Amino acid sequence: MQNFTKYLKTKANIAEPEFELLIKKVEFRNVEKGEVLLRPGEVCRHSFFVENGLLRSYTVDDAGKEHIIQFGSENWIVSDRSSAFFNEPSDLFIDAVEDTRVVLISSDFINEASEISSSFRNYNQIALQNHIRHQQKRINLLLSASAELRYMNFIKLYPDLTLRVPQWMIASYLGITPESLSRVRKELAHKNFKPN
Amino acid sequence: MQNFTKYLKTKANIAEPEFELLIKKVEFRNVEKGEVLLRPGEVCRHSFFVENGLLRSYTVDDAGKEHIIQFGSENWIVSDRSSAFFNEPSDLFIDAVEDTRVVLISSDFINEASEISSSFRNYNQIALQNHIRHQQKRINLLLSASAELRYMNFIKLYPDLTLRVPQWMIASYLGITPESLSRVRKELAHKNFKPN
DNA sequence: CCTGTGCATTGATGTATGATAAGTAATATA
DNA sequence: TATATTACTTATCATACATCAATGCACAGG
Repeated sequence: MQNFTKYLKTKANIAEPEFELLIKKVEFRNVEKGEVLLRPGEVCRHSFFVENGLLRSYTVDDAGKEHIIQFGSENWIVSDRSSAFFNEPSDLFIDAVEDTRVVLISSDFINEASEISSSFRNYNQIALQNHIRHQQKRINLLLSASAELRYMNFIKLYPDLTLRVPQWMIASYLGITPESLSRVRKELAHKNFKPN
Repeated sequence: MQNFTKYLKTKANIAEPEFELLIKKVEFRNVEKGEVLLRPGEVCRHSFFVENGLLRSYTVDDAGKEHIIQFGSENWIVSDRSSAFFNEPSDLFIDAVEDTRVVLISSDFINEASEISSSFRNYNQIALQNHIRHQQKRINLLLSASAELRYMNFIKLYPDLTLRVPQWMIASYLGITPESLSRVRKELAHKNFKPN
């Protein structure tokens, strides 16, 4: 069974007849590594459910540097929620870190699903709250923790991503340079061989 | 008319009969400057609507340093959403920066209001989405901008808070020390007297 | 009126991380 | 297989910001 099907049936608890109705409203698509799904200035018309593979969203500053806002692997939704919800132009890029199969979810889909199913509405609510919780933790880390601590936290939270994602992207997510991350890793390696 | 009344009637678009029903479910309370409304480890049972005055939420790290997550002045809601929604112990302090009059909003209130009124449900949804947008902008700034830029952004976004809040709290919100903020301000003053 | 307490400023010094540059390793492309 | 690109590391130097300590205010309470 596809991940998206599982998502609707199990997580969002949508029953068979509604499921048949809803599944027609979404579109599946294969995205090649490096392909861009959203650019700054565009309105984010779709949220992307990751069937398999890996997406990321990021900004590019005046100096041309990328700053990664979010990674999304299997079963995650990547989107610019503000842009999609408020119909505003986005500040973000979204592209594929690996070859990825995605499900395109329109705002209409979400609205319809919410009307059809109270458990979908409920699940969507939980997803929003989770997003907020997650962002708040990240803000707190950025305010309070050193590069090393932030990296250790990343490893613990996303052991899978630590392996799949190139280091310079992790650095970008952490708000440091690839060189700094390299140093941090060296430090950590030393510490692990000579504990204390 | 009270701010909270305006909030329900105008913003959330609640009609008179429902309003009468709902207003009974909330509690008003005066909070003295410095009084603590939530501590880490407690579950956040109430969201605090600020009638007038000023609240803040913050964490305290192992070294005893405070890191301000949010300010909330008139018409804002301060809460630990994760804790309140998921019934989990909070990581945050919430206390009053000024003498403050708050409205205590329980999770039950929100659930009931959502059932009674679709426009309240809708407004609540907008509030969540706004929260996410706001946090995302902050994450992006923390990833990409210098202390100076972050401070300029703060001034532009919260000119009122810039005046009401002691500098060391602004520094804490920005993720720098009070000393650094003092220097940033000095720099900016120079630049303004000698443009270019 | 003095005096304590909290906040802002300033200076001296330290340190984590950035910038730049170069080298090596890994991967893709021809 | 050869060659070009991209990723990671290492070294040096530069800098933004932190830390520590001292001083100056303002304002509150005796």
